Amino acid sequence: MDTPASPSSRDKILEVAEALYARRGFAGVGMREVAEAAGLGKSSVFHHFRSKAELYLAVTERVLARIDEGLRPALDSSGTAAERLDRWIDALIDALAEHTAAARLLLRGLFEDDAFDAEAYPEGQDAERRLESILAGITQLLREGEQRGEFRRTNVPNTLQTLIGATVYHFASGEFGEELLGGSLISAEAVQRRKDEVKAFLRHGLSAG
Amino acid sequence: MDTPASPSSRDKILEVAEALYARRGFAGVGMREVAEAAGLGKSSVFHHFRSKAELYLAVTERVLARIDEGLRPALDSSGTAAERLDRWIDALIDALAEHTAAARLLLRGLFEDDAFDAEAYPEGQDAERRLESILAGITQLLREGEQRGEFRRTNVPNTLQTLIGATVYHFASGEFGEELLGGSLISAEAVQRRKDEVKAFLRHGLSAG
DNA sequence: GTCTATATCACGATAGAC
DNA sequence: GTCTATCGTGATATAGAC
Repeated sequence: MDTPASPSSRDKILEVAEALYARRGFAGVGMREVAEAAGLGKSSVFHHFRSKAELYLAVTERVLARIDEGLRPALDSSGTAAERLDRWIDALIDALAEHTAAARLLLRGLFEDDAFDAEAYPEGQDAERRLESILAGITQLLREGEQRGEFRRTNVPNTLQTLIGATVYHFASGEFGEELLGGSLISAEAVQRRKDEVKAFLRHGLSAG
Repeated sequence: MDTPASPSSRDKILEVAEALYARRGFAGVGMREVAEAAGLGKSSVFHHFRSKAELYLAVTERVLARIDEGLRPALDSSGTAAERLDRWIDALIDALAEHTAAARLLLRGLFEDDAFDAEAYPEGQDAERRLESILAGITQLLREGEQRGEFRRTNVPNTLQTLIGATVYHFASGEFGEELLGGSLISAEAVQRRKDEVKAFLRHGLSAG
């Protein structure tokens, strides 16, 4: 659990693979490309990861773990459900804006049919468990808000889907999103505006007044 | 512009390729697989489409054209901006629910860096123009609603991103979305609930009362 | 318009030297 | 832990018969 000054080759591979898979997906990136980006030979990558699927799952698990841990403080904080939800959204948007590769990778995980054999790749279950942890946290918060009468009664999974779209999709949208916004998605101002918009939407929707 | 009773081979290829690309993306689907799904030899596919990129762009353009045309009536209808927005959302959700492959393909187009050379593949501009048409329609509607005082003043592109997330992402989310909802995404009831949720969100957000 | 056959290349993965 | 060399396979794409 120590943190070396210069990253190990393994970490370097995970780092460059995250960026590559985020842009073009599992099938779109070859092990040769990962190796070259990491400054290694292809065989060295296979030394650290037995197969391409194992590398992909390791990258995914790392991304989800980072996000999961970044969200925990907001859930564990005190205050009304609405206040905690605001903090949770701030934390999620900060995490996604800081690593837009994570946003894309997460989005891919949510809508692509990965279809990695669960028996052959037990690492996939680690990633799945991380995702479930994230979802369980926010689900509980939304339910609590409803029970306390702070939120209107919604279909919670439907609300969750809306929330994912408003955050994960937004920061995954890359080139298109920047063209639409007419500027950076991740500048300090754009991130702050996005936080404000998402939170305002959750409170008031589009209604005037 | 006629509509033959049995689809031409070209249409058959477009049809099966749409489903395949939606699930596994451009890089994840080979021309051999497309050919087999269409009941043809590989070379026959290359007869109809010069390259894999050309096929992919043709599939994308077809999907966007279908959606664009399905949305036009809602935009051209009469009533307040809020009423037209409700109709637009109904039409979009109907289109996405009817062809979830389109939802996935559209989502891919929005967040993946396609990076098809614009000079080598002028067909890509057709797809881009269709997308711009869709966006221009809804953008104008949102602006009108603001000017009439029906909607609060928002950053319109930000609102658009929220709307895309709430609709396109939702119906693209496939297995994950169904696991989350605990049932079909596209059953009549689920579609109706989604429409209601999205419209309620736009009107009232999460606020109680 | 569809086919068989083929050219060329990149892929994932392994063997084995250092 | 990294490398070169290689295996076997499947990719995109083309040539040319029917």
